[in-house]
Amino acid sequence: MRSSKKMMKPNIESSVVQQIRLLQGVSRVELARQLSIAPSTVGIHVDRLVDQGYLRNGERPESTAGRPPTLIELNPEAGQFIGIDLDSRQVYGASVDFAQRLLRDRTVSVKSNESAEGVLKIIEEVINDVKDRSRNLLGIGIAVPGTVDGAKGMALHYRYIRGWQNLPLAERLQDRFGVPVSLENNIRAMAMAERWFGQGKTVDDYLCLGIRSGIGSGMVLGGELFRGPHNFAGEIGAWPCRSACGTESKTLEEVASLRAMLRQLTKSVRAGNATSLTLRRNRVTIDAMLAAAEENDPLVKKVLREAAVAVGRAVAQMTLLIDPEMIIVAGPIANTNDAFLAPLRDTIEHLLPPMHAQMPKVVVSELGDLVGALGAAALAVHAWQP
Amino acid sequence: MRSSKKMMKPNIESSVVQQIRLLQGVSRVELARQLSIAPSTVGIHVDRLVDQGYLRNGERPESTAGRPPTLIELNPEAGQFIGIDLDSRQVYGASVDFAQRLLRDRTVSVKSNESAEGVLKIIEEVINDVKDRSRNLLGIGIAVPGTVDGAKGMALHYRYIRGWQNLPLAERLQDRFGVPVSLENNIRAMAMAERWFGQGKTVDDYLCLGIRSGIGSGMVLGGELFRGPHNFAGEIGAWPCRSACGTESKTLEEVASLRAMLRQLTKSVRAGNATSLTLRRNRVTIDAMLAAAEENDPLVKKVLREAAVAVGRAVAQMTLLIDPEMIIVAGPIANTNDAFLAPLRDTIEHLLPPMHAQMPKVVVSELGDLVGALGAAALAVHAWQP
DNA sequence: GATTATTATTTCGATATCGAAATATGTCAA
DNA sequence: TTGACATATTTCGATATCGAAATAATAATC
Repeated sequence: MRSSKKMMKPNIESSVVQQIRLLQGVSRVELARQLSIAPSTVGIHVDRLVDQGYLRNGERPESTAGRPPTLIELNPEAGQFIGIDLDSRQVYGASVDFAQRLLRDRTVSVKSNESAEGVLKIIEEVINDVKDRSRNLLGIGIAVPGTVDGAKGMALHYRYIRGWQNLPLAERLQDRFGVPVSLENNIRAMAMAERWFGQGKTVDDYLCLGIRSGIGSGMVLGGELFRGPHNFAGEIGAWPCRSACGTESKTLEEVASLRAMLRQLTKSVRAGNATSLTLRRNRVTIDAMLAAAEENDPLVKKVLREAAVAVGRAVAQMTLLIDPEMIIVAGPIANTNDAFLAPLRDTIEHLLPPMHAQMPKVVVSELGDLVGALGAAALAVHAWQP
Repeated sequence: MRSSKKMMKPNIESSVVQQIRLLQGVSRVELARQLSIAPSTVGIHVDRLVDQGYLRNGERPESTAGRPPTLIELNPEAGQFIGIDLDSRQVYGASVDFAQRLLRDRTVSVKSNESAEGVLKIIEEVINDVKDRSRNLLGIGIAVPGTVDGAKGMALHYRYIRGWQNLPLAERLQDRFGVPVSLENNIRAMAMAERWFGQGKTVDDYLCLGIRSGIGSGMVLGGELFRGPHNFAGEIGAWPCRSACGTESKTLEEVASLRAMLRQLTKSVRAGNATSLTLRRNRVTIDAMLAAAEENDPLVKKVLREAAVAVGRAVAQMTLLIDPEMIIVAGPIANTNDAFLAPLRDTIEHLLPPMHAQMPKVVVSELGDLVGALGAAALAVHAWQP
């Protein structure tokens, strides 16, 4: 059945544009096939969208039998989308054109103990900053940490920014900039970034795993972002892990988040273990860890491996449950040159029973620091209608 | 986007009938609201379906303000669906009328070491047996153990029936009985039974947990059965569990399946632990265990509690990932009078972080032994089109 | 008892979509 | 070069759906 309330009329024109975004360079007939719609109907809408300047006819009629298809493509000039990503320390902004190519980006530091209102001001500033004056603004997406209610456009709670509670963020920005504003949790925004900009374009079921200060995940199931009925889907920070052998069980975040890894490294360095790491303000920094990993530092490799085993165990469990085609790992750890990824893959593969599960492709996000901002833009892209 | 290939045109008339099945006693306007369709359009289709004898106008115009709605209901006489469920020991069959009320059921034992062909013969016999001669047969559903390819209607593999490999089951039965045949894994069929007959009618996201010889689960997400891209979703038998303290990790099935529990009970009884249980052919039977649980036998309660803790841990993890509204537990264990359910609930609740998860309702299936057969019938109901 | 308010359903013209046939545009082989 | 063939797109009449207004049926109120 159609799932009642939630589902809104799936406007054909926006489906057409979305399909082109995913496949880029499709013919009318191919669109008709993908969307289960009559070719004549597709023709009507494509023509209209071309007239309106959103699409245009591409060049290369490739060589096969029969009349060559007219490839349709996005018109980059048709407008722009802006995405904002933030945490307690930084605000990232990016603008992309209608064909989803990056136009501008900007990163601004947030001074510690900044208030919610102060952060909002910075967000507005960054939006103005990355906005391309020559293009029509079509939508804004915001990726925020903590809990959100996307449908109402409210940021519900985030403990690391003072006063960040029940903010009607979407409404405020909508009034300010006069365009639709989409709001989402930032790990789910990352999953959207992968769908519209990254490796999730042609995969309909995948899990995006974000390992930063905390650990969270975003899911795309059947081609759509899955939020869960209470908006908690993917909040795996508290995933019970097997601790070495203690009676108390630890959570995934306590075992494998960046924070946890750095804490353990700091402890080990202080204890005088063999390593090339040095302390800075009495702590190990992320950059130091990444650099050491690059140089095969034994201590760092060991810590990364332990984290990978814990994460791998959890990922194996998730794979048993939802059977994803792909796992996309995002976060600084992506740059550790297989010190994390290899043991992760091994652990997963080792735990999956051959006949009742399929090993998912495990890859690293290629979108870099802007992944959150791009994801936010992706939200706006996804929500846009002609 | 619409998820391309998989999605077929969602025929309005079948959506209407399905919505009525879920809500029973709905007006035209309410249907229009639920399905996001114009009331006038709903009217056209309802009238047509009434003409064709599938639906009929109900009686009771309840009392509120305004013109009272005309409640639409299913016409039980419109036909029947048949569902078959099987494992290596038994074949269950059930027929239901168009309003989903049970007509007949039959259970046949399969002699051990029966061949696939023999089981097929029994299936055909049971179908003929539960078929109501006075009603038009509209569809058949088959719930089989092991791996399946529902789209192709093939039973792929099941180790406990000789020769049960790559059987084109749907095709064969379709030829034999001349109606559409739906095939599915039997735990997923149970999830469908809950959706169409049981407690999943008004819940769009839930997990159905089957604890029998093995352990498996079926998921309904966003109102639809979720199979996963490789058809492995929910195959959680191999879920890594924390074993007491050993180095090797055990699987959920090795810790909490009926088979595992009985094995452990048998061992304990032989070791002379205090219990009212007695051995039968040198083993503890399921019925003996259930009876002892009813009488608060301490050994049985302990074993059930340990299993519940293991399952609860896994369910908590699953809840973190997919955020279901409800967990439905099916299997003989459902009759153990909270000896299993209470510690299960406690374990889950204890592991869920208050701000990032919502405790799902944990209930027991009320459909009894026929749950699989009803689920199979539900598959046929779900697949049916006017 | 008549009137008003309220919700459900039907009516009916405008628009959207479909589906089959016609047309367009290429390759390939004789 | 010409004539099959294959595939893409458009044309056009039939059908489906929408949306607003009209109509129907009841409770509440005067």
